[in-house]
Amino acid sequence: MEIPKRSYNCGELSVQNVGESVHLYGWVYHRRHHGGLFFLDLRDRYGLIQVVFRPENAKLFSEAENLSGEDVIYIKGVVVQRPVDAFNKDLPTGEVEVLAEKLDVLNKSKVPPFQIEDEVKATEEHRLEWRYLDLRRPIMQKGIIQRHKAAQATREYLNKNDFLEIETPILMKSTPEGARDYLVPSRKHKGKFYALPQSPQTYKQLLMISGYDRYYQLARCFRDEDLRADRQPEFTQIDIEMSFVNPEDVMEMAEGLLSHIIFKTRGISLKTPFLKLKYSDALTRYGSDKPDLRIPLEIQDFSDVAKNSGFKIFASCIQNGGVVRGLKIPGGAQLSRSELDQLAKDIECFNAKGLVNFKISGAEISSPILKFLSEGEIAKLREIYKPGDGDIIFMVADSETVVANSLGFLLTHLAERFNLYSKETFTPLWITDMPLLEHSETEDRLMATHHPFTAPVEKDIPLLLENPMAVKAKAYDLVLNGFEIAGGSIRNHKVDVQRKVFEAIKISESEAEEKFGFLLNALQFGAPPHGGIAFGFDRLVMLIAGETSIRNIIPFPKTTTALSLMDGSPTTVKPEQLEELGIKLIKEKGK
RNA sequence: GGGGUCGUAGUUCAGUAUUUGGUUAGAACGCCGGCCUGUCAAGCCGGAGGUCGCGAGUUCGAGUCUCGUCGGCCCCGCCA
Repeated sequence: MEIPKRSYNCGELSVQNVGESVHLYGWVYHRRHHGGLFFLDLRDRYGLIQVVFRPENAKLFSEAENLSGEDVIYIKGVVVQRPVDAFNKDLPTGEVEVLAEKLDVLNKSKVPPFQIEDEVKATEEHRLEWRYLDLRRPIMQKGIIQRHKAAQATREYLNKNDFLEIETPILMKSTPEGARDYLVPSRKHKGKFYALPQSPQTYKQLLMISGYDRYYQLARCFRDEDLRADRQPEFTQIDIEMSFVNPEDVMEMAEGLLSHIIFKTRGISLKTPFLKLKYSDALTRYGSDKPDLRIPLEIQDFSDVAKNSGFKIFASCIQNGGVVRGLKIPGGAQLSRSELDQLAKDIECFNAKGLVNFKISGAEISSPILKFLSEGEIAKLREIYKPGDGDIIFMVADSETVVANSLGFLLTHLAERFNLYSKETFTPLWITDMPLLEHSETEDRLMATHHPFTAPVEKDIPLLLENPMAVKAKAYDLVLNGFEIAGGSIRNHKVDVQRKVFEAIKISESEAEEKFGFLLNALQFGAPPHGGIAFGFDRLVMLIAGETSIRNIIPFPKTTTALSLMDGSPTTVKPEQLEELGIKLIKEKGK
């Protein structure tokens, strides 16, 4: 088949091209048949161009009539200006059209399983099953193109700032800490396994030790954990590490990088330096370690009033070491009884046992618990929350964590429900002063909040063993519009501090030696002070593209059960393949 | 591991609750056929198209009730 050289794409013709003979390629989009006149929208990733067929050329006209949606075709024609009253102002190419002289169908298309249009009419299940068709939709192409631009802006900025792009292995050593590893069996060494990287963390530290003092990589990472709208089993990080730096140096660089990416993709300039918020303050004030500062709502503490309250639940909660905090929602008094019940039910998943509300109507306050409160307490309530007509105040009395989670949920949920903020802005902030360690309920032991290579604040080092929970980390998270989009820290570059951290999280010396011996060794050969950060690239692109799921900016994502609906992976493999790897399958009980 | 929600023409949905479980399961878009010379989500007329996710059960009778199972999405746990 001869393929004449494409002269223009479908999005670039204008009145300046009138009179030119052009060779166009694209997919058949909408067809409009008027009996004696046939219009065709030809589509490619650049745009749409209208092609006109006139009946004078009977053979060509009947060929056009036989086209169906999504056929891929070649058009030879002449660019002509449309009649002035037939301009299409919604189309960049809307003042011209191509008068067809020749049509070649390069490949017919079957009737697609769903219509290829911007407005999503197919369920996500279908879109994933027919992903290559879903990706033809202009809105999907826009997201993929923005992803490309964000990647290029990343490289642009980091290259300009002396960073080296260096690749690290995909087959690496399984690590005990952190997420579940994806394992890869070794054929040469039966019974042994590689792991896919959860992140290139140890490699980038080794690169610092090797003297590559500024490293970056758009690194694919793999974590075998349960999925969410913003979590996929494999995802991409902008992974960065720097030598001879303080937290402030890394943060400043990250601010510059994020600003550059947002500017290059959306044309928006961010104000630097970004706001900084202590981890504990974020939890008390916003009920979240990743607050969305676009939302103009804040939680206020009521514990001081509640501790002597006649409302016994409040008083006993404080006595038992809990807190009572509240959140005012402007205009929230219109919530119905059933909606309030639903909200109380919604926060049950955070272990909240109840939700108290105060509705304000003019000068009146109404509440199921009003009769238990003294006038003084009500005066305090007014003083703290300064409610206006039509507002509602929600209060939760429970442990610090339950209160934060519950009110944090209500804050974002109701801000959305009452449309209390503009979504068009980008509001980044740093979360700092995080604890180095936290207690894991599931494993009933101390674990690294960030990862075990994070450096403690110097003055806290002596506390590592006697009061480990009090130790603060030299770590920082970057939050954008309610999503954690980056996190990093200064690392332990002294082997004794690193050993102490391992000891604090109960990794024995022999285990540390076995799992991380290579790193402990390396730290003893002139390891420079170093630290870094990693951006969740998919989440960042999601926010840039205005999407609410990272699946929409990942070309071929998995479902929430980690299936690929298009190719059906994961699949069983031939017994011979298993045998070669020395692997025997265990039958699941009852199957 | 747990909670919620959804699954009905090719596609998106209505129909399922308290008016009870009842004869031929509807609509829109798409598809097929016809008419139509300035449309651009073209329009008008006609037509085909269904294992109601799958499997049991209750019942004279199940899209509708019960149990199981598979799958999508959202959330908790988990995600150093």
